[in-house]
Amino acid sequence: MPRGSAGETGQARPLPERLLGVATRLFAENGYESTSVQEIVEAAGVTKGAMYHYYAAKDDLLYTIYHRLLAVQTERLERFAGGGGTPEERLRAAAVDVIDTSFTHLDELTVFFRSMHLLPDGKRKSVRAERRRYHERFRSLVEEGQRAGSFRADVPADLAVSFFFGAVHQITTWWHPDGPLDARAVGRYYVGLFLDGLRRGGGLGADLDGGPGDGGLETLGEC
Amino acid sequence: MPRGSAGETGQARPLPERLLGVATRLFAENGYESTSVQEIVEAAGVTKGAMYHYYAAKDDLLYTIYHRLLAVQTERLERFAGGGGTPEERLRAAAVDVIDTSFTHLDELTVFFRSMHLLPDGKRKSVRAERRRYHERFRSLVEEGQRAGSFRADVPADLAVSFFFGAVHQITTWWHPDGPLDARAVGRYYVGLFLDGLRRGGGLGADLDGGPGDGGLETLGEC
Amino acid sequence: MPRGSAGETGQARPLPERLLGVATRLFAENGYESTSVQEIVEAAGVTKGAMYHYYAAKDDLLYTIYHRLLAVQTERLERFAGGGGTPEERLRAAAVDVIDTSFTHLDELTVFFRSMHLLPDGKRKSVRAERRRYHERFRSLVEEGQRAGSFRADVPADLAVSFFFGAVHQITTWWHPDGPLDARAVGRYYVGLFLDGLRRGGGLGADLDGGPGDGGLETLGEC
Amino acid sequence: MPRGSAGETGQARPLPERLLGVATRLFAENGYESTSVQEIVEAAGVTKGAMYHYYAAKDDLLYTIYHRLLAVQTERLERFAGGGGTPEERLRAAAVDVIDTSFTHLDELTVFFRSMHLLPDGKRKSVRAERRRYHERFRSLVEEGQRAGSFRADVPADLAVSFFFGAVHQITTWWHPDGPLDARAVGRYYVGLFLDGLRRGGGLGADLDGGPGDGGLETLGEC
DNA sequence: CATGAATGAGCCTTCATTCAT
DNA sequence: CATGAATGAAGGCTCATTCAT
Repeated sequence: MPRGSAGETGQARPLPERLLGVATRLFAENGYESTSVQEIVEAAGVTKGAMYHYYAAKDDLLYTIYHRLLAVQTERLERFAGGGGTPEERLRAAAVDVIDTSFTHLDELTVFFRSMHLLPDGKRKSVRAERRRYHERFRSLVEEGQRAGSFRADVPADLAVSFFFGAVHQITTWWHPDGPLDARAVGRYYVGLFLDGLRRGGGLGADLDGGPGDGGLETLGEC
Repeated sequence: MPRGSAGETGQARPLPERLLGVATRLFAENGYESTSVQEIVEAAGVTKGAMYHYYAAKDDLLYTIYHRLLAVQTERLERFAGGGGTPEERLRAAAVDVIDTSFTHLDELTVFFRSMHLLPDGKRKSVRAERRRYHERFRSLVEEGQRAGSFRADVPADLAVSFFFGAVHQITTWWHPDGPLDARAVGRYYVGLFLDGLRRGGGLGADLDGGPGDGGLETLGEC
Repeated sequence: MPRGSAGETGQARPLPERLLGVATRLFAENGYESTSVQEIVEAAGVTKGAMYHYYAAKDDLLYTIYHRLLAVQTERLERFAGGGGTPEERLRAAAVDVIDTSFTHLDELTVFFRSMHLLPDGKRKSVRAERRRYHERFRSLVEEGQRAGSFRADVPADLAVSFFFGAVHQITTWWHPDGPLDARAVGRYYVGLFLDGLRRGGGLGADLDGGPGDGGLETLGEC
Repeated sequence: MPRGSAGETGQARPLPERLLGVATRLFAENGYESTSVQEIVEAAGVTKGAMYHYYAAKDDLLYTIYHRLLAVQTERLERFAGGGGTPEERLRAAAVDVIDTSFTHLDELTVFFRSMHLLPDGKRKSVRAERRRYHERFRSLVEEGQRAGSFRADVPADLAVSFFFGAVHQITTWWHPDGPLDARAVGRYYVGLFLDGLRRGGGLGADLDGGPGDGGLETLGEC
């Protein structure tokens, strides 16, 4: 039986994919630094040499995980953002999809927010740039809605997006498939809370008058 | 000059405190796994032996960081939750304070969500239990408001809390003191978005009818 | 020059063997606890990583030393015990061989009785079990002779074996190749003293009458 | 309550004695190198400073254990060797006493043969010299018997003593108070086996003729 | 006499990565 | 393409001992 095509695990995915899948799971379970290359290749049924043939370094696996996740999310966001309907309808669809995607990529998301800081500088910058583009595309949807008058304009769009994304990205820290709420329910509640909070006429309360204007978020921080 | 009271760094705090402060900063900057005990003790101006005199292991520093942060937050929450005023007023005050505290403990928070999974089992369970108690105290505030009719009852209080906490806890991934928004502004916006989303009459949209009832979240997951 | 086959020391044995030999000598000379892994690998002309490639831990070297010694002794005992001749002849041959083997494995024996207690529980139990089987095989030879009437029956066979093995195993504490007695001489004298003491008709003396009967030794203790 | 006189353990022995007793037990149980000074002082209910007040170093405890044991044994041997009766009677009495003493100082003996090599050079030489004197005194008893014609002369007295002492000193590796043989029984059997092996007329067998003469053992080895 | 904070040297072990085969 | 032996650089931790109090 040829190595790299099926292997002891019986999976038919090509070796690079299999390694990535195994690594994602192990990183999510035990942490990036607590997972040795040895464990990864053993779980994939190959040897180290095989892994280094496809990935130049351990952090290449990490980078690839991030890169793919962001590519998937960006591609889907484009589709929903560019679809038909009112800005609110499109934002809702996009927001629902963000959560859906998050639930189907929980491991990737877990690894993302736990271990991004472990990437070497170059790769970390690259990931951050991708993530910013994604953030900005989502923000532009909110801005559209604000201009159209569907959403309150007294909250910086940037901030609203960070607020929503923050809530979504932390799902990995508390949600569990055996819990009382299934993924779809969480998604609908979260989108509801977000959009209602954003709806015009909310009014943040008197003490918010004179809050800072719509200053764009220049930096997304260090991740 | 007495050892352990000031040392080369000129700080007057006792050594255990100084080590904790130094470790918190380094963990936040470079990650727990990428920070060696050697770096910590060098930054504190002592030797390894001195550190191990006070902390039995490197992860004891991590645990202490978490434990103290949670103790501070719990103590403050009790104060705000038990104060006077309507449930909404108390929830608002508590929420504002959560964000305030988060901003003054950004490093601790950063370390918390990045590295909690690196704690050994026993300590992780202990931290998780403390965190759950904190979550539940906050949730009970929301439930009070729901019973009083100020907040929508069609969203599980547990979920609303997770939503808000998620957004807040992710602040460390994007906020930067040099950015356009100062801490207070972020706090007011976030609290506004949260409370408006929670306000009665929002209506999550037609597709939410028949969503899961007000089932409490039994588990808070693995963190 | 291929790595691992000869190395700087010029020896042609494979690395695992070379490491074991070096470790045995150093453990015997300086003690297990006083010998660092660094010293072992330096003496073998490799780096630590190379050693840990073959031995999972320092105590694996210790265990392997014991295990091999016992395997050699057991195998030889089987041969002598199962040979032809009267029980006394076979016991004599076996006893002579025990001493011969001890002299050709003095370092191993030295390490054995000094450091067995440093093995982790599992490994120590395993070694002890092997040693007990060896003891019992030897004991059955003595019992054969007792039944045949060649040996006195008023001494428990177990005890006689412990007596002889004790004397032999302590050789490492006083014998030195430069001393006045060569290995063969010691062997013949020891075997003579043992067999004459065991011979029928000795009589342990009046005060031994009424001593405990032939109760077998149930346990061999902790080693 | 004054420290050092009774302490938390309630014993009335002076502190130096208590420390020695605790150390002996711990060394026998866990090994010298695996027992930390911290454990010793904790078990004795004092602090490190107190211990270093009485013992200059950890190996001073070890040395003292050996020194005392040898002093006790030497003193007793003098008494029995210098008593009345035939050489055989005196040797028997001395041999019985050696075993008695060994059984009442099992821990000391265990530590002795496991850890003597860990003493620094000077102390080790000193202990070895004491031990040699003891050996020689015992040997002279055997030689007396040989000259008197009670013991065979075809075995070097030195070797016979090493043989007997070897058997006795290994008792710690197999004897256990819960085993089927009590201490007295072991003693009588051992002395019987030894003296019968030594008795005139044994005859080591034809193959021993021409064995080495009565060359004295020059060195007692490294221990 | 006794304390206990601090030192400093060293120990065992891990692990990403390389490279001859 | 793939192997796996070997490297080399750290890393966390232990511990006997000292010394100011």
